[in-house]
Amino acid sequence: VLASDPGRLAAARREVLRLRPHQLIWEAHTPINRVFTLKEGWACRVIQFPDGRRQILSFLLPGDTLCVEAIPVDDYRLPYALRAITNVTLCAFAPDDLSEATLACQQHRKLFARYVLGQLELVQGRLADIGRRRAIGAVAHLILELYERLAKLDLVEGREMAFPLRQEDIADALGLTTAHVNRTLLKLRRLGLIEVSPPKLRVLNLDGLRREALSN
Amino acid sequence: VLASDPGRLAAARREVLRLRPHQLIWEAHTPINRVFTLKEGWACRVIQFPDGRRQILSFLLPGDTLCVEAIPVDDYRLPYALRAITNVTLCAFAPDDLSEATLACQQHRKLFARYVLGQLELVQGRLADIGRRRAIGAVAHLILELYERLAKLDLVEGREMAFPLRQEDIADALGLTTAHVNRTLLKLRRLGLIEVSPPKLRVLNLDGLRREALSN
DNA sequence: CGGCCATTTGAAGCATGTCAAATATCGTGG
DNA sequence: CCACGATATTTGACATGCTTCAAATGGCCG
Repeated sequence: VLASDPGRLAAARREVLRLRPHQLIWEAHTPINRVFTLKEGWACRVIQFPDGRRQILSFLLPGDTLCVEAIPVDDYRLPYALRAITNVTLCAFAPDDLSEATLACQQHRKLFARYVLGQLELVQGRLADIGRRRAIGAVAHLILELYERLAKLDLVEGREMAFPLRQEDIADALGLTTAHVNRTLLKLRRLGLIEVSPPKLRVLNLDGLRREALSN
Repeated sequence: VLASDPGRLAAARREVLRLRPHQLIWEAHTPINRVFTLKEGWACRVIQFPDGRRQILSFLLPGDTLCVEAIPVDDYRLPYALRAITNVTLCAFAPDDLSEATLACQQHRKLFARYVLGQLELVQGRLADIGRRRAIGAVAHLILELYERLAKLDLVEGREMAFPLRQEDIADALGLTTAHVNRTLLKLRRLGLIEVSPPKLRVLNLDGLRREALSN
């Protein structure tokens, strides 16, 4: 999103942050005064329940923007937390600088809106996954989503992509248990659809995977 | 959202629509050229699967805006359909008129953003419902969400509110079957938390309902 | 009154959860 | 470079929440 005007962007940058896997990037329910872009690594937006249960809302890939909410609304409190999945490099910006840079002209405003709507689509797609698909369809669909997002970033080579998610992460994103995610991944491997050699995943049969994602 | 400048709004209004229960307001995947406000009645945003399964993304109550996506993005195709739940009265606007009215000044832009973020929160809350709550917690939570939204609109009297949802609607919102929704509502009634006399619902024990929504 | 639609209820099956233990993997320090 | 501990994956047996399918009941509107 924010890549539309590199010059002005660089001027607005405040700090560069590096975090390790599983570290908290931003706590839930605390006012945000920074916007971040994810330069390297994966992260996620996650709701924590008091008793330890987690629900991952969406995964964030390189180039994604975190805390976009801070741009239009002052002192917005995120209803979720942000966590690193891998090692992560973040660029931090002051929302005010960005709101000038991104909202000043019509064109930037549209880019911004398109980005937010894209994120909304992701979450809604996840809703349909959890609500109306069996475990195997949901897992297949999640892999496809990540595959296609990474392909757009040119991060897929020969149908092989980085896949740093633990089975626990997949479970928390899809409302399953790690045990069942394990069995489901096994089934996808047995079907010859994917091949996992951590931290890489290769899609062996793209159409088959798509079929599995839609069926039942 | 759009209520911030009644005069200009009235000037932008194009048509008033009336629809009956279950009628389609806007088909999925077709470009949108209108923005609507829901004047009377309930509606929902819903994903239809080829095989008949449905996933309701969110419920829309009086005062809500439909197709906000058309304001910043031309020819946006909704990834979901819009359906009336009750009799419905809609006011239609041309996006261009609104983008002037709502995006011209800083203040209106913020209102717009705040509204989109609110909708996003709803969907994300629903995600947590489906993913990490038992049926009873999810149903309790949904009732609470609607109760609180209606209360803000001053549409709750003596803890009684309109409740035009069929059990099938609840099921499609929460990823359950009608049979199980029925048993779950029965359980909530037996617990003395709610009382249903269609199309009304009375909350008998607000704290108890909240406890049920969080527990387990 | 009759037909349609929604709710209610039952019995049986299955997908997924739960709990626990064994195995594999990885990062780290010796 | 190896050994260790911590963490993640894999697997099993069993429990259960939810689904499926079907039929009965109830409410509403023409």
